[in-house]
Amino acid sequence: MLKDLPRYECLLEASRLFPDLDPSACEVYLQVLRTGDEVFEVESRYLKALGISQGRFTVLMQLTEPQVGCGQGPVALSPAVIADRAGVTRATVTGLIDMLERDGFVLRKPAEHDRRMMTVSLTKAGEAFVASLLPGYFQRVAAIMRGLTEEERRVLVKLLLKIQDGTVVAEARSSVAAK
Amino acid sequence: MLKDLPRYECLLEASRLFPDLDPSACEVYLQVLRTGDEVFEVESRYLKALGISQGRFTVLMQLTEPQVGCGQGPVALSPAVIADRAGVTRATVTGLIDMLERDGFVLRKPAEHDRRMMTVSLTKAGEAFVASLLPGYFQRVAAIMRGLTEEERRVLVKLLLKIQDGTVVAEARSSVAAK
DNA sequence: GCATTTTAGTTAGCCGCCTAACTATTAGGA
DNA sequence: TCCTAATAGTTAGGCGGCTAACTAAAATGC
Repeated sequence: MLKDLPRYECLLEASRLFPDLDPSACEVYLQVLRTGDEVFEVESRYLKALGISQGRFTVLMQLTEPQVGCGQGPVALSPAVIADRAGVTRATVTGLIDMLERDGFVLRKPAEHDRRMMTVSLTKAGEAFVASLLPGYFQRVAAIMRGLTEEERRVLVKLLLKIQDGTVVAEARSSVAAK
Repeated sequence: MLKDLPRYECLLEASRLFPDLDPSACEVYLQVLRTGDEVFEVESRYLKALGISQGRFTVLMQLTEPQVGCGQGPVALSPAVIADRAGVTRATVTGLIDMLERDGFVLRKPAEHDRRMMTVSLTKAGEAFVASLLPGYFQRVAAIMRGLTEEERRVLVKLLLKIQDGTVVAEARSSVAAK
């Protein structure tokens, strides 16, 4: 959404009509959304060409993650944990796992000691699929960021974290206002 | 998606297994997505509480925009123009306008000289609705960005634009590779 | 001047996100 | 103990993206 961003002069102009409009804040706001969208789209197109969606990729990555670095041993997560880490609802994860299971990439098994729970893990085919697409994925990420120096990357992350703090503050203010 | 980001040490570790993985690039990549998502969510929750979605809001804003600053006169856009500016398909815009029309916020009229075309414009109710939610919207944007100085905002926008350039480059490389 | 191509908008159907309601199981308290 | 509350997962249905196929109208070209 919002491919054509308003020019800064328009924001300035508009701020005369709307005292609440902070032009530079709006500028940053729009560029953050725009950039996030563009970046997301590049990877989505890559994944789509390989027949998978961002959502399914995220699930696969979670089941892969430990092998990719900080992990220890084979991975079997419950849908609830996957949902938490991904920041989506359990209902959404149910749907994603349905698809991944249909494609033969993951396996559902009932958990040992709690009969309410399931565990989800990669099949061999799932592992192979992830391994086949990761290099291209990482290459794209690197290509997108190639224009930024290490210093610029550090600065950027620091500023983005400030915005994330800002969203928490803004959220807290709204819920206080709601009381 | 991806609420829990991997720690930087994990990325470093993983880059040993995957030579294509650029840790600082991944870090920025994930933070850009994360931040975009958070910011988007704050505004979505606000709009949702008022009974409207981001997509519909974007359409309403386009029909409002000229009155908000750089405009001249009443606004009546074709679905195709709305779709272009928003960066979505015409099919999507058809759906959004259906909803907005159902709610009485916009009006479809056949165009004058080309009987294929429609024009979409705000109703009085639509104008009033937009006017009622804009102050709160702008206040949230300002609150989110409050932690950044004007200088930081300028730097941030500059860096984000570099990433947007990077997405274009990355995209061009993939399509060349596809040939 | 008529056939073809292009354009505007809609429709149909898929996917992924959501919420709300439901089932089954476990945990906890009077 | 047994009733209630909490928890795990699924199901059902809505919305908003998408693509592909369709209709109607306009533009183009032989």
